[in-house]
Amino acid sequence: MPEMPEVETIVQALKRRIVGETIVDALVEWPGSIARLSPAEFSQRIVGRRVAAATRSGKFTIIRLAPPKLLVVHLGMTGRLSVDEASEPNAPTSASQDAHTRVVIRFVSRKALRFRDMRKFGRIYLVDDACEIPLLRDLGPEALSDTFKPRMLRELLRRHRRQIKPLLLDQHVLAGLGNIYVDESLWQARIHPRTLSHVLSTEEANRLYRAIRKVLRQAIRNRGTTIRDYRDLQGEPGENQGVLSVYRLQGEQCRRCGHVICRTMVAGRSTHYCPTCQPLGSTEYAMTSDC
DNA sequence: CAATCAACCTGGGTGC
DNA sequence: TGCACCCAGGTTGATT
Repeated sequence: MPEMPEVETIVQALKRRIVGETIVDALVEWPGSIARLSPAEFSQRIVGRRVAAATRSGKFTIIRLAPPKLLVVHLGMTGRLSVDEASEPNAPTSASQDAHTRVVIRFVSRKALRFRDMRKFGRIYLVDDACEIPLLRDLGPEALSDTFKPRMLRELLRRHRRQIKPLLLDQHVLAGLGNIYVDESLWQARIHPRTLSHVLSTEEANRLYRAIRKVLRQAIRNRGTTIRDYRDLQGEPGENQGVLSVYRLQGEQCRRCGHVICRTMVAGRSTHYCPTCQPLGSTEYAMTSDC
């Protein structure tokens, strides 16, 4: 479900709503959501700590506790976080709100942080150091950080020799993009999703850099994309779905050239692109039979 | 090293 | 209605 802009939206709200809160207990409804620890160990280790900060790395939500400990959440495909207000005594107001609750962390103030996850792909970690979580330790550069420069993208494209779409989806290479924003970025940059990364020209790589930054910034401004499950901390859907150019728009007209948008499979992921705006180089062209 | 596919899960949508 | 099948925003690990 959530890519970086959705996680960023949630983290911004977490900063406002749970920093300073002290944990009284944790209810684990589905032990599988807690990585490596039993529900008893998890509860025992988290109780009494205060929320010191909320930050994000790639698609990971990182809640810093005091005394020092990191509560790290990966939302997987359908994970959701919400904060129950003190007024509602930890009893969900409606049945739909309680659906798929896996973990509830309650605070002294009677507020509570609720983790819901229909498909159970999400995970909550309680660690001393981010390095204890393999993907978090090995995360590529943040796509929107000030230190990520066009030449870094160019070098990274040249270093790997892979199809551009799976490369951009790989969080070890670049942190933040998921299926929606990779398709949107490649459309914006006019690059076919199967293009081999190392054959991209400097001009194409620079276009891709600008596209990624533009697409992610816009998505954050629109508070994320809600296709189906995504909700922010308040339970509100995002608004970015209204400005998508290709994702899930197969059969419709490309807003740039008017030709029909195609859907195909790349790296096992549903992939959307405009075959006119995003042509594949002549060498590889014979290989495609998409659309 | 890179590509593909299955696996982890639940549920919504579609077509017969 | 029921059922089979496809699809889903992520990541990992086995296989080719």
